[in-house]
Amino acid sequence: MKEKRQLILESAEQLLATDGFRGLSMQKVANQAGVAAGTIYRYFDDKEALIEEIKLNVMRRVAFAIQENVQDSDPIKVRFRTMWLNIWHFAISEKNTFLNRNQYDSLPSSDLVKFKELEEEMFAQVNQLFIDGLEQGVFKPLSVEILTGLSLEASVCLARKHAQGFFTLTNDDLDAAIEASWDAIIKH
Amino acid sequence: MKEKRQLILESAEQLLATDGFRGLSMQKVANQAGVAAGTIYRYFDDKEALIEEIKLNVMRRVAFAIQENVQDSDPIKVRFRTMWLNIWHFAISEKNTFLNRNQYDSLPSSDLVKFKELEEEMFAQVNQLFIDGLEQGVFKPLSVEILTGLSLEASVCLARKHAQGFFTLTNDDLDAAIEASWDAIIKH
Amino acid sequence: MKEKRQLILESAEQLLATDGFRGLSMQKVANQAGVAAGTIYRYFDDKEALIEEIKLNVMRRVAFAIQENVQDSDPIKVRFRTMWLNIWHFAISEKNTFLNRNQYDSLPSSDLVKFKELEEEMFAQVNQLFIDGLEQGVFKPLSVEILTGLSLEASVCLARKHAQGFFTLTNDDLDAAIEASWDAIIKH
Amino acid sequence: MKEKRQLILESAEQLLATDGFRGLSMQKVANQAGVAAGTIYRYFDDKEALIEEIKLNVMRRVAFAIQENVQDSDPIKVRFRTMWLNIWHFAISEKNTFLNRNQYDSLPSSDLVKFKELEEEMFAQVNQLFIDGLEQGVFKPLSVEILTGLSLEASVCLARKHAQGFFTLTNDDLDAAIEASWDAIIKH
DNA sequence: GATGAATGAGCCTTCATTCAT
DNA sequence: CATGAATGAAGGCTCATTCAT
Repeated sequence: MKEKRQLILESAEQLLATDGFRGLSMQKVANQAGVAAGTIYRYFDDKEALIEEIKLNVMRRVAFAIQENVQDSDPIKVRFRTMWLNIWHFAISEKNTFLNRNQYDSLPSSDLVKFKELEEEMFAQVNQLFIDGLEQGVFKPLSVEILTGLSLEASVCLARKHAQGFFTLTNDDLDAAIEASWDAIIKH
Repeated sequence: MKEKRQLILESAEQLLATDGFRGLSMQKVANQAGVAAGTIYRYFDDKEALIEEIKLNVMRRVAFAIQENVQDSDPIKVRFRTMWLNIWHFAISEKNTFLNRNQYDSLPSSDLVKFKELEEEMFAQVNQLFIDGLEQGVFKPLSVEILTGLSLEASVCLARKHAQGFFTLTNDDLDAAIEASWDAIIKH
Repeated sequence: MKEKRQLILESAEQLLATDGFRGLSMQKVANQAGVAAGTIYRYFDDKEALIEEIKLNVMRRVAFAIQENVQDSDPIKVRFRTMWLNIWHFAISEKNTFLNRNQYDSLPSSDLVKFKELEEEMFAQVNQLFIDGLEQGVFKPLSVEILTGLSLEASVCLARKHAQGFFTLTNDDLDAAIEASWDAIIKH
Repeated sequence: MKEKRQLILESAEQLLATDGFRGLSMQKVANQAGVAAGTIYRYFDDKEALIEEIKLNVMRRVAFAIQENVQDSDPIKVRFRTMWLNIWHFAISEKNTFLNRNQYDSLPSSDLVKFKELEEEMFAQVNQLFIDGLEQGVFKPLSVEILTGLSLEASVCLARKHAQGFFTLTNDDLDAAIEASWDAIIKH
């Protein structure tokens, strides 16, 4: 039954988002999913494997959310803006998942190389954006990773603080912030 | 005896940096500090209180490191550059502490308001930098929090990825990245 | 289907010989036998019943091995020698089964009386050997059980230590040991 | 408190003798000893360490029992007879421990070499008996291990079967059995 | 008959916390 | 004040057994 695996995965993810990693016990996951503890082990080798899978699941959802409505044929700036806002809205709509992202990052991946490949594949459109910008001479001559860190990751930072309730942004602020991120990476 | 409290705190922090949260047991802390397990409870209500205090301790060290050699009388750009590099070097020299920062962040603060006040106090020079920049009309008219998020937090993002070994930066890259962060917040 | 029962039995015995008792799970037995876990319960009440049956199976094999090539018409000493060596060679060729025998022995038999009857039946030729020896006045006037314990069981003891690698015997040693066992039970 | 360690050890040994290895859970040991489960781990690294210690404990007791009242200055035959009877009586007085001895043997020793050295040390008088017998030309020219296997181990075999209730021996039988064991190893 | 997913009691072990000394 | 032995709940995981299909 494919459903049960999915059920467990979702329950675990939900618990993770709610209680953080410390609060994630296999027993709780089982209760939340409405299955017996032992059942989890039919679908996942151990806790680590379960978490690894959640990590991938979340990454997949994040990738999908960020790149939603982004066309590679759109102008660079449009794509940039769309992604920036996608991040922002995702941070709000899936606040808990988003805030726990840090925790996922700190988790050791069993296969780091494969993981990075997956990441690159999932965020292909993000990479494409920066590649196009570099080719068109719009962006500063830096590596894609650095450019991402300077612009979109800034969006993530702001979104997190926003989600944590440290401050709020008006729509104008939001526009200005997007513009500022853009300024960071374009040539002047 | 004030020393013993400090001793416990330092031992705990060291263990945290080395082994992460999973490796932090009260027994280990006690051993490391050379005191009995029960003694910890004379100085800290419980594990959570201990961790909270570590969090503050680390924040204090981070604040000190970031603002080292920063003179409020220096030109804005100089101060900005110094702080940016301070962050970068701290990330390298205290790699483990730095990477575990994520984990601290995810911890719920018992008193969020008090925490924010402390933060503001500790990072006074950082705030001052942005206030001065705003007053002199150098920066975009955005709140200090947003400006920080767009510039210095970007430094943190890059530094983390660097520390994680995701990529390396040449000195030229570093200069360019600082310049880019600067571009994000200044008027054009 | 009679085959399936046998299949399960053999798989279980094999696993037992290989991995010992700790490694014997119903799931593994099922896998090894190529049947579903539930199927085992069609043929055996529970794990205990399965093990009991294995015990019998092994006993049967041991009995067969020990009495192989033994003719009741052979002289007593020849029979004795043949059995002694049969034990020795069985211990070597089925080392794991043999060493695990201890573990079988410690298991409580559900029906001790029936068990003893079976044993007597299986080892009829062994008994016959001692009965003949007693009748012919060759052996000391002791019960068959005692005579067995003093002679052939000694063979088992030596064989076990040999199989465990505690020491090795030359062919001369072997002959001498057989002679010694014989000395134990004959009149002098 | 040294007592508690001993208490746990004794409780565990008792459970082992009563229920066998399958029935030995740390929880049961704790209950039997009247301590909390966690307490066991103050005194023993893990279950394996506990069992290893029990094994040694039992071996020590067995060694003591077998060699009780044996004087190296006594004539060989006297010593032999004393040991033979010591084994017999031990088998009766500590029936459960004795019957479970097999199980101890099947346990993997963490340090086999050290274990064998200990064994040799503990059973020094047994070895001495055979060494003296060999020197005096009383015994067949075989290794000490083989001689033991042929004589005293036979005692163990008989004692086990007796303890298991397979048969009973009269005093005359006992004497005859001792004589038979002796016959096995002496020159004729 | 056969399946194998599901169960849940039980296993070993860890660890925050307490309290008699 | 300090100790550290003791606690026992909770954790991850296994596995004999059941039962709907």
